[in-house]
Amino acid sequence: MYTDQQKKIALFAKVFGHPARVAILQQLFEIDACYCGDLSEEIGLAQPTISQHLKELKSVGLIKGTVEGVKVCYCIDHENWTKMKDLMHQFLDKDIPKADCC
Amino acid sequence: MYTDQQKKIALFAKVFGHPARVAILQQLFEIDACYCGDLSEEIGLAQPTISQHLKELKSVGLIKGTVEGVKVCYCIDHENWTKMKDLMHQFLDKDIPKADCC
DNA sequence: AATATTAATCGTAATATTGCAATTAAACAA
DNA sequence: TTGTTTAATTGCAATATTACGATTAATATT
Repeated sequence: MYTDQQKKIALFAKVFGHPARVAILQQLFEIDACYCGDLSEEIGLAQPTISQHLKELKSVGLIKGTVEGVKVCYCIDHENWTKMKDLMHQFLDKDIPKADCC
Repeated sequence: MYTDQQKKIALFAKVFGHPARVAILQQLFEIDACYCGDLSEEIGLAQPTISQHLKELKSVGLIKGTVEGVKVCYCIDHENWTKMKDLMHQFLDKDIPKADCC
């Protein structure tokens, strides 16, 4: 029904389709690594809600989490982030600006 | 709760978060302009379903439609597409690849 | 005027998403 | 061992999304 590329683009875009997940990623850009509890406080959503969003980000490979004692340290998976970025650029930068037809 | 930028990014991303809408946009890149019925046939979804997806794409300003007799011609709104692209690049290209922290 | 064509809208069923309270699990500290 | 801290999981309610058949609206054709 759809190409693999279309499905992949949609999958990543869907993950970015909620402001909480955008906020989480931007926070991880800023401070490089972060604990779930800190994100919960920073963003203003309950801990289980943040945990759920982190799970989704992890499921598409954009972040990883490492257990550090009682906490879990989350950060961007740079390798996968780059791959995702290439894919999104392929899609976003495809169009050649022309006069609008209608 | 969220910044305007975060909300805008999420809004656009959400629209890209379904393969049918990705397919519609790619089709509009290819053939520059298209009718609803042609998209329905090309993509393989019922006409009302395509019409609904077109409505969503139009509601965020990424496409426009002009009535041409009994048909409606759809195409990319290049001005808004460029603006959206800038916003998405701001977000996607923000990260500076470092050693993964965890 | 009557018919045909195309797209939008309506109504509805099935499914997915979101958010949180309550609980559980895991690791540490006393 | 007992308590403490942090994050994951569960269960559930509210809402949103998706798809499509049926219908309506608008324009063109005969």
